Amino acid sequence: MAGDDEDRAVPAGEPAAPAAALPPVSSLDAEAAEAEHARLSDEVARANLAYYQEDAPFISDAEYDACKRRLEEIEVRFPHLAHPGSPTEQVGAAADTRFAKIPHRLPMLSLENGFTQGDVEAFVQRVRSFLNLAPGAALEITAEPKIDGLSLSLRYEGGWLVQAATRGDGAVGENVTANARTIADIPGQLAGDDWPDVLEIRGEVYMSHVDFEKLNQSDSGRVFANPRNAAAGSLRQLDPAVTASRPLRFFAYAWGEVSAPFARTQMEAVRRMQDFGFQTNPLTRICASVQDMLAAWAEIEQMRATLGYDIDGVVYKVNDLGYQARLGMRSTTPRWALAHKFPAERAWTRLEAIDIQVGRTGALSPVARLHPVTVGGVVVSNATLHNEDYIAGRGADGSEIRGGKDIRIGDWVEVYRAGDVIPKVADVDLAKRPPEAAPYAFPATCPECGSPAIREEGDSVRRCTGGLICPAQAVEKLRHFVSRAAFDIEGLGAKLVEELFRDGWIAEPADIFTLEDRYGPGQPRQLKNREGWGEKSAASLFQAIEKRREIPLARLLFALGIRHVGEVAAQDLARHYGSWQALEAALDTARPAAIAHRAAEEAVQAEREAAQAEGRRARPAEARAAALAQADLPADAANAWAGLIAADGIGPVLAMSLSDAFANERERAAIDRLVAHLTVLPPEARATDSAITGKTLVFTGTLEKMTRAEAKARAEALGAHVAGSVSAKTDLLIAGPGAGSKAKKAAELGIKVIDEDEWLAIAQG
DNA sequence: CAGCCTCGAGTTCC
DNA sequence: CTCGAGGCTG
Repeated sequence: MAGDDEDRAVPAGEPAAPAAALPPVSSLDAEAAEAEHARLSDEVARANLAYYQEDAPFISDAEYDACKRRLEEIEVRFPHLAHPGSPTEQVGAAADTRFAKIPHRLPMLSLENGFTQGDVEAFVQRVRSFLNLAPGAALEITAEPKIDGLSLSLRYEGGWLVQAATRGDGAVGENVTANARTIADIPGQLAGDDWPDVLEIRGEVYMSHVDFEKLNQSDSGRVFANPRNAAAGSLRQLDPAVTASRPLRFFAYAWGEVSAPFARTQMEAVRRMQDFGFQTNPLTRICASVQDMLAAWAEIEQMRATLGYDIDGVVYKVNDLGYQARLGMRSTTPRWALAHKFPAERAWTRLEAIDIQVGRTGALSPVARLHPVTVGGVVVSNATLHNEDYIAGRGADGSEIRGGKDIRIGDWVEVYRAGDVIPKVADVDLAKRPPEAAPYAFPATCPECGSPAIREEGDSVRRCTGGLICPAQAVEKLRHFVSRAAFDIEGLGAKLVEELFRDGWIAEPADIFTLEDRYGPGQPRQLKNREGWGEKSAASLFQAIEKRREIPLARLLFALGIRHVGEVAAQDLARHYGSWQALEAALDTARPAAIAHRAAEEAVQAEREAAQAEGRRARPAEARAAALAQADLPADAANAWAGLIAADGIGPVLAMSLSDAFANERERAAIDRLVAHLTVLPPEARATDSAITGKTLVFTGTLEKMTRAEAKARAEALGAHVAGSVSAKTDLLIAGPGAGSKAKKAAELGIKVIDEDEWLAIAQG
């Protein structure tokens, strides 16, 4: 599953018979076919078992696919061999359905990462200013080692373990209850009797170094790359007996849903978790200052080698749980915690080639092909090179990257895994540079379609201008279209759309919804006859596509893959307009305004250049106003544009990009063809019910009991929009002392105004 | 207008 | 996960 960074160990083993050496299927007689069918079925079944249960595949994916294809061919020619138990009938590899999905009642968070002393100082400062603490006021922060394992959420009801779920993507995890029950550190029943009736304990499953070595030396023939992979592989076993035989351990450090509070501070919570019968990390401590935190970090790093288990940093948390609640969440991380990572491991290797990939928006991304090298327990053979400037070692403004050293093919380069995941090139050894190595010439044309690749002013990436003509862009757009946050059609993943695109079955999103008409029952060419497909799998894909003809507006908008319109902007737009028709109409009406605004921006640019040439001060605002006046916009266009910009989170750049997409003939036609097949669902109303849900709020003046940031976060949690200035759309103004023009304007517009105490009453509710 | 925060886009491992 | 850039705030 994507997002799951569990790796599988590949043991030495007897390889599958090479498919190439086999005679053509057409030459087989019935007897030989049956024998081979049986052999291949067995092979595939064994491979499945190894892959899914043992976490130790003995054949490569390619070999596995070859086996399955060969089986298909045989079954096409000798249909009597196809039976319900045949591996070919078990379509789409059961990878995602091995464990039941469990939605987390409270999301399992990830943490913000920091690497430097400055990051730690900034974290503490941010917390202090958010809470509006006086400079001298005490602020306790806990520090604990960050265990390098995999996180697990354990749900207890009435003191009994009822469910264990992996983190998954943070919102939905996998049910591994049976396996969790076999781990000695995880109590099946809580100790004592003083626990909340519902209690979700969260922590880290890990394996100690000693146990890891023992496991790898056992005669199972399986070799795991590192303890983390071993722990992950052991926990995700179909057979709990296998998990039970693996020496897994567990540290508790956090919690999810709780029916009643059980502590007032983080440290107290840790002690309570011990009372409940959990192991907690003995190095956890309280810090009173940034100096304390850095000292704790340094001390824990010193102990790293002798701890006996892997850690990759130190986690800091605001100790007071009341403060934690006030600080709340950003989009994916809590404001009250920071993971202070240890420096990443590095390794030197040779850069063998530089390839250029073309993305969905046409961005040309250079990728380093490296001589394989082990970095932090993982073999790395590719690394990102970001962009043209990164390779050149110098930014557009002349600033130096890596001390100005450029990267050349043939160079010795130092590689590390940023955030322990993405391989990056950190340095170049000029002393080892081959004399014939030349500076890398970044292509000026798209390597996929040959169109010019242009770098716009102020942009760091070069983009292919081919648009939908470029096959790379077209296929990346399709992959995006079927991605999880977009249409998410079951059984139609990135790999399959790519294949269907290559074969000319799907050229654009609309084609997905006519797939059955063109390749379904009764057609000359049919999906069920494709390699690896059958009657059942084809029918279920068509059914999954049918289901997605009804699509929420936000998903549709995101799926279109318009530059700058991501998941959040799509949500904002959907909520702002409420329907596809309203959005489409607004964009069409606003088009002249978009054109005028672009012209105005160009006029501003020209004015800046002219001013510089003439040595006078630029007057951008006047140039813009003049250009707009000259355009003589119809009022409805100006209004529609203003309405678009007024949407929360939508600025001129995004609005322009959206407008361009809808005005581009080719793109618009493709969108219209798609939407003709769909029923677009309006955005759901927010579930929260509070006096301010769905309302637009403006804060002004000084807030004395809460900071601005805190008030905004709280209001948004209650389903309100927080705007910066008062307009006709404003529903409520919260005015503290010193409120000025905004309060006056609100009064003119007849908008309700409340003071901070009234606001606090709402915020608490 | 500058600085902060969040979002979008691209990428690696398999 | 990170970088760059867009949008908002002060």
